[in-house]
Amino acid sequence: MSEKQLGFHPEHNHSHCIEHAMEDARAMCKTRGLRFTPIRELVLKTIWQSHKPLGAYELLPTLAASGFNSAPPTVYRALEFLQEQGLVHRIALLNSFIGCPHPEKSHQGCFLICRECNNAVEIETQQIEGALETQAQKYKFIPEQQSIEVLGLCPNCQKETAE
Amino acid sequence: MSEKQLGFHPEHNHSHCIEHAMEDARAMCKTRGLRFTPIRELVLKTIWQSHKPLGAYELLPTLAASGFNSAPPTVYRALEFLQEQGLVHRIALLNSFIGCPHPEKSHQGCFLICRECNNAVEIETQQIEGALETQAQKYKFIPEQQSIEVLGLCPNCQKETAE
DNA sequence: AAATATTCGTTATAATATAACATAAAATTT
DNA sequence: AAATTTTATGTTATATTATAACGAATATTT
Repeated sequence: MSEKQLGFHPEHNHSHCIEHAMEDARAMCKTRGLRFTPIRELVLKTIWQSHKPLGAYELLPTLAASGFNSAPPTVYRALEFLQEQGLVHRIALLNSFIGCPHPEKSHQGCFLICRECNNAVEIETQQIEGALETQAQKYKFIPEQQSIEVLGLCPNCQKETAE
Repeated sequence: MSEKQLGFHPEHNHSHCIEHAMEDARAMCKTRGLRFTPIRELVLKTIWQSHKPLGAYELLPTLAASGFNSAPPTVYRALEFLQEQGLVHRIALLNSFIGCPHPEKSHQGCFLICRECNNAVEIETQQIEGALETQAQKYKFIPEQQSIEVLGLCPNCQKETAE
């Protein structure tokens, strides 16, 4: 498996990070008294196996291969559950879904997404959220949910484009 | 016409702001040597007549009413043109489009969108962009296009929800 | 075990967006 | 001005993304 472009970090140990994410999810569901069913587990794992955001329909073959029903509602239900629990984020610009690296604390993601290779990384949002908060107050607007997505070129694809 | 919730600003003179936006667009196209065709003009005007983001399919009846072809490609082409010229922004979270109040300087929008009444306002982004820039550099990522959208409750709908 | 709530299977369809090609209109070149 | 080229539009078909609705199955609670 090529790990070259995962999260813009060539060196990162991906199978380890998947295992970690799955353990986290399992534990969290237990704590919250929720069911981490086989379908939900498989969907989350499939999403984690790619650092690229995956579309809902891209998940269907995996479900089918494991003998589950693979009609759209199945995967959308799993995705809805995972989003509610903060285990995955939806990338609105790409109509796709990506695993959240730190689902413990409730938050909205903020993503850098490469327009070439589609890899995406979730970044820190403290300053950004602060700035947004200030603006919101100015308009007496109560923020509830935010979507911050930046398309551009990741380090790997900058090199390739330059060649 | 109820102007109560436009842009969260009850007092604002909407018909004036539409006229202004249309003049701007006409002038800009002239400067750039581009054609501000009847379809493009009608689409932009229709979008401006609502401060709520409009979906592509919501624009079709207006086109039909004016005797134009009203198949989806017609409106998507116009929207593509208007977006390229910075005259409208696409709101990814809502799959919809809204007029840009200051298309002169090239920029990406940043929106506060009410989940109740759907009104949206475009806000200042200087601080936010600064914060994003800092993060991007950390990842050696070159930002090209950004989408910053905040869902929540506007001042008007806060009152109504409280009642 | 019965009752209840939750999840899943299944069919159908809604909502959003684009491909592909023909026609027409405008701008440019000759 | 006619011919050529470019740009915009008309038209048909279809791809992509997402949800509604309802019944069956499974798990949880009583």
